[in-house]
Amino acid sequence: MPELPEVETVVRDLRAPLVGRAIASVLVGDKKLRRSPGANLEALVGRTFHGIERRGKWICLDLAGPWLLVHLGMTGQFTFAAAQLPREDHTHVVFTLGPGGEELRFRDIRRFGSVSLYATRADLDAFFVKQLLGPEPWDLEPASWFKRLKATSRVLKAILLDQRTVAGVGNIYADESLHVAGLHPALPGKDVTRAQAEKLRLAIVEVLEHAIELRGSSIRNYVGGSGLMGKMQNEFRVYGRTGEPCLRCTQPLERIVLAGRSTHFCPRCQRLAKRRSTH
DNA sequence: ACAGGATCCTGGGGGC
DNA sequence: TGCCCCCAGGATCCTG
Repeated sequence: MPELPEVETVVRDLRAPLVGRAIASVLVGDKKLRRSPGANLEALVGRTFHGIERRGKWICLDLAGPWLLVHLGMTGQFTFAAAQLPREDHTHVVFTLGPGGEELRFRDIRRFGSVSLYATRADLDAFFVKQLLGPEPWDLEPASWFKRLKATSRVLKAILLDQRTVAGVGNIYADESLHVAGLHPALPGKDVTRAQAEKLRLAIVEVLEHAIELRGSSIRNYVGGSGLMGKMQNEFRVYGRTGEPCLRCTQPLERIVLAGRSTHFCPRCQRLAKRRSTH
């Protein structure tokens, strides 16, 4: 679920309440999360949160020494809550914070998310290197981005979903960015022009920055770190709007499946082949 | 190298 | 009410 803007919102929400707070106790549920490589979270009691950062869709928590790494998967929620607020179903990890007793809670209905522990910052960085995690969208260098697109016959939608090319884009913002750029999601990377590549790069940045301003998109399960919903879902140009008119040209939007994911686009504004004159 | 499918999970919604 | 099927902001693994 959560893509870069949602994860960024969670991180921003959690920073103020969390930084400087010590872990008084840790509760871990029985159910397995997707990747928790022997994370002995109980060993974190007594540690203090020194900082919280985002990298792609990953949440990195600095515990002055060890780092906690959290991925929200499709339905993960990472929230700061008063202790008396009832814990919802599917809450898998709870950090109680001293001295107030508030809680940092990890909830994840489908359990595609993960909570793992790294002994040092270097170990965390090594993990990202091993993942070949791509740059943040705003760090994309135009020339290397273009080169990267030209190097593959994969379709743009698949390239955008691949975290190795650019980190943080998921199904919603891939579709939204392609619409802003006026590019067909099934256009092979090798076929883009330099101008199109640049248009797409700028569209990604624009779409994600706007989504961050709106605290991300709350459809189904997403909430920010404070439990507040996002507003970006009200401004989707194509995502989930199959059959509805394109906001730019009124043509009914279409839905296809690419890279195994539902893909929304305007058949008129986002043409595959070059537009041919009709007379 | 890539597409496509299955897999990990739970729940909501629609059709009957 | 229940059942069955499809769908879902992610990512990985396997096959062809």
